[in-house]
Amino acid sequence: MTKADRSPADHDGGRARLASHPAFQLAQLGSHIKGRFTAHLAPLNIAPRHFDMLALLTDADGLTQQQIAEELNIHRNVMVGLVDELEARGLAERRRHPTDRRAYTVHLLPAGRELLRKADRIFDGFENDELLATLTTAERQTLAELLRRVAAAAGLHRGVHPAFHGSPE
Amino acid sequence: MTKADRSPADHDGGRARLASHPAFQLAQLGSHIKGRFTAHLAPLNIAPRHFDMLALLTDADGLTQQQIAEELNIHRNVMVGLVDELEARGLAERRRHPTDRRAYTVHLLPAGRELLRKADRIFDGFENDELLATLTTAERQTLAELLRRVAAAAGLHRGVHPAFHGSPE
DNA sequence: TATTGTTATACTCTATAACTATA
DNA sequence: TATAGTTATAGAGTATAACAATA
Repeated sequence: MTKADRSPADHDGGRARLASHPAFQLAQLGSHIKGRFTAHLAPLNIAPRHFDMLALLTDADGLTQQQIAEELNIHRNVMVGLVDELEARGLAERRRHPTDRRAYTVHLLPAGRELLRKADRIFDGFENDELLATLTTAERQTLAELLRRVAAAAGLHRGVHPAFHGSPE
Repeated sequence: MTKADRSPADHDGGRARLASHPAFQLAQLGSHIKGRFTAHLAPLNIAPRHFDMLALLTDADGLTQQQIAEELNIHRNVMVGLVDELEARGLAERRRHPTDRRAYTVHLLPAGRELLRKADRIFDGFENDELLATLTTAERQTLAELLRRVAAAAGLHRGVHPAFHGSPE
């Protein structure tokens, strides 16, 4: 007996129960997106968390490790290894904080800016040509605005991205 | 020197860069929702994955472990422990497959149905009173429909929920 | 006394491979 | 030869606690 004999793909009765609930749809899509974006970034040898960090440094260069960790919603312990990786690849570097000798500030290097440009193109391509290809421009704007309000109400203001961390799926 | 001296909360320049991109918003919200729903379910001593499984069995009782694993997008190895837990708590039970002696079918027990009812109320309360409280009824429908189309285009049809598995955040 | 960066440790999730009993 | 369930193992990822240097 094979699997097809047992599962005629017809037990789909009320299963759509959850499928029309935004809370469920959002959780499902969020996980899917993280996995897909991770795959798209793989050729650059970076993970979404590196993308997040490079993007943050582009807009706010010279933050301390703690500040970066807070913005990205990750622990400062993890930050250590993250900065280590970027530094080892010449994408960013640590400098002593000008007035607080306990702290390091993190700065983007030219190689980091260039890598971010490539990652940005990958992100845009994924979003426009793959994820949202089925929506019109107006619909994309409507979606973005609704999501913005939901995210704001949830306290997810600013550019923080706890979703892009961790392992996909 | 204190943290506030260094971070006047003003380095928010172009950081909204990603914040208006649906791909990013969805990933961010998905992660947030998983964490919140996990917290809401904690009093019932179950995780979102148990909720998913109970919900699936309600609509399609008697699936084999493999079939459940496929629907929920988890590995069959993990399925073993999951069924073990539900069985130990009297929420579901294994029965020998009527014709394939290698397989077990999984069936919901009364205690499982009751627990699912409670979990359903928690889910609805979270979605309506917390997550989507800021949207009107019409806006919620618009959001659900846009998400449905994006999910369908991504191949996330049916009631599968890879997003509710794993650890939150 | 609190904070920054760091390291060590344990705990959870997940991914792979192998085993058994069946088909 | 392939499949269902199971188990063991190793690998990520994360969370906690502690430490030295500095505030």
